Amino acid sequence: MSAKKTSPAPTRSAKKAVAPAPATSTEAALPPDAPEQAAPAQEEALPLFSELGLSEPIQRAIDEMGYRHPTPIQAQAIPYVLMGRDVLGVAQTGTGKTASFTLPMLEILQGSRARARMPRSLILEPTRELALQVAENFVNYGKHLKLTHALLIGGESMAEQKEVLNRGVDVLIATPGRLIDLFERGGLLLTQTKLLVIDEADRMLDMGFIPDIEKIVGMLSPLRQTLFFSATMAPEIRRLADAFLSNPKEITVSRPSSVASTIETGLAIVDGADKRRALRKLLREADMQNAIVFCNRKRDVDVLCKSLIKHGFSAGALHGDLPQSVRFSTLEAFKSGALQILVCSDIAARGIDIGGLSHVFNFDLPFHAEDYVHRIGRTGRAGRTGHAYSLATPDEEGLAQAIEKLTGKPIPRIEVKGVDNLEWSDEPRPAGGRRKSRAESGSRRKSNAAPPAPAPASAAPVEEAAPAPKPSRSRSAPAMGSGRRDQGLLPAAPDHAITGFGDDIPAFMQLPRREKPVVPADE
DNA sequence: AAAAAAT
Repeated sequence: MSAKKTSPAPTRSAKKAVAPAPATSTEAALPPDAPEQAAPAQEEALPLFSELGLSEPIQRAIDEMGYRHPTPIQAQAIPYVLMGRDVLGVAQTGTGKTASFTLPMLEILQGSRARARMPRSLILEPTRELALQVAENFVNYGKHLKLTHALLIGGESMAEQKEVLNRGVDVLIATPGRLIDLFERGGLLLTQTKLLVIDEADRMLDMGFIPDIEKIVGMLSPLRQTLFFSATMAPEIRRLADAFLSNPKEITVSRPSSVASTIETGLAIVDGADKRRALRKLLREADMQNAIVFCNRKRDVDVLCKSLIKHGFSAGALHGDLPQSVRFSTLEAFKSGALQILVCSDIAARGIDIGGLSHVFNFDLPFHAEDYVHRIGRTGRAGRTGHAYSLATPDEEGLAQAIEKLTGKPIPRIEVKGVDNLEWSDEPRPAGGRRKSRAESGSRRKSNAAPPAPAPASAAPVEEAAPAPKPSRSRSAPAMGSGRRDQGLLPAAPDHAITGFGDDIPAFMQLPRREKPVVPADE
């Protein structure tokens, strides 16, 4: 049952009367065209927002946004939150999780007012972008209420945030670092915070935020209501939930598109040096509205984005090293359609909700298979078919296998015209071999024919035991402080010796020269 | 190995 966002809303059921709230029966409830008992069976089964006990100003905001049916997590969680219960929600983004806590929070908070420096509720998010997204949610659903909220995230002026706090806020949305910082400076009191939301707990765990979270929870009154959300329920997460929640109502909703059949996937194996060309080809051939392209590294995000722009694409870059102002405006530009392509790191792999995304491209296969699911889950939403295409180099069979094992589905191979389409190479690569393979891009064997020499395949898994690679590495001078840590970046730079610098070759010159997006006019 | 988050 796809109680997704909402049906366009011409089909109005006759259930409107059930609304328990003082609702002024939300005008426009029954348009003249009311299709009588049309489609009762289906419609009947779906719950309505108006049945959830939200008051008129909130219900009106929901109506105005065109939403009619709550998603499963919303339908299940909202009544319990309103009841004052703790909630443990196992759900990931795309399930409507955010509104499942923002809506009842608005309901609970309306009516009384905040006092200076004492926020009445707190929402913790792992990334700044998610915090912004939640704030947006409050703006949308709270527009007929007089509640205030503040965003407490890094990368932006603290003075301004402090000032808002001083005036008193009902809802504080924060990333952990800045919150603790401000708390320790005395700009904030959490004793009156009676409602806590911990969002994306599993990701907080991945990012090492748990100690911070524990610290923050310790600053709150034990007499609080806590809502805890996580996409998974690993033992570690369970332990946290036990520590933070009391007698929670547990709600689990199935992921919206674990490997949704609504996503068409494909994988091309190409040489690292051909990746950009292959991607451009895919981008041009796709019937694409907008797309996210994921890279594993921030620097590759920059490089790829520049290259795409140079080739005439409308692209912007998003990763954690960019200034917050840029992150924000780029994301907005992409959401608004001003940018067609968003090139990003895994900062955007989870959580970020961008409606109507037609394509996801993995410029690199993610290191962790779960991230593949998160990444491609950005597309194929709301019942539309999404497309997710990935590029891999021949030595990444392991990553692909891990993904296929996790999802239980093979990723169909695709061929990209105009580049060498390779096979998995079964020669086990010695550690460190990868860098090299990039630099010497010139002499690629094409494998349109059979895969290369039938290396002893799995026969020799452990080759040259005890590689003893880095015992002698410039151990000598730990170098004081900064700067020098590039010293041993590359052992001997065999491929492309650089002469004339003695021992002081600047590190950047030792890096394989893959950049120079001077890519000659391809096709 | 990489990314995120406080300065």
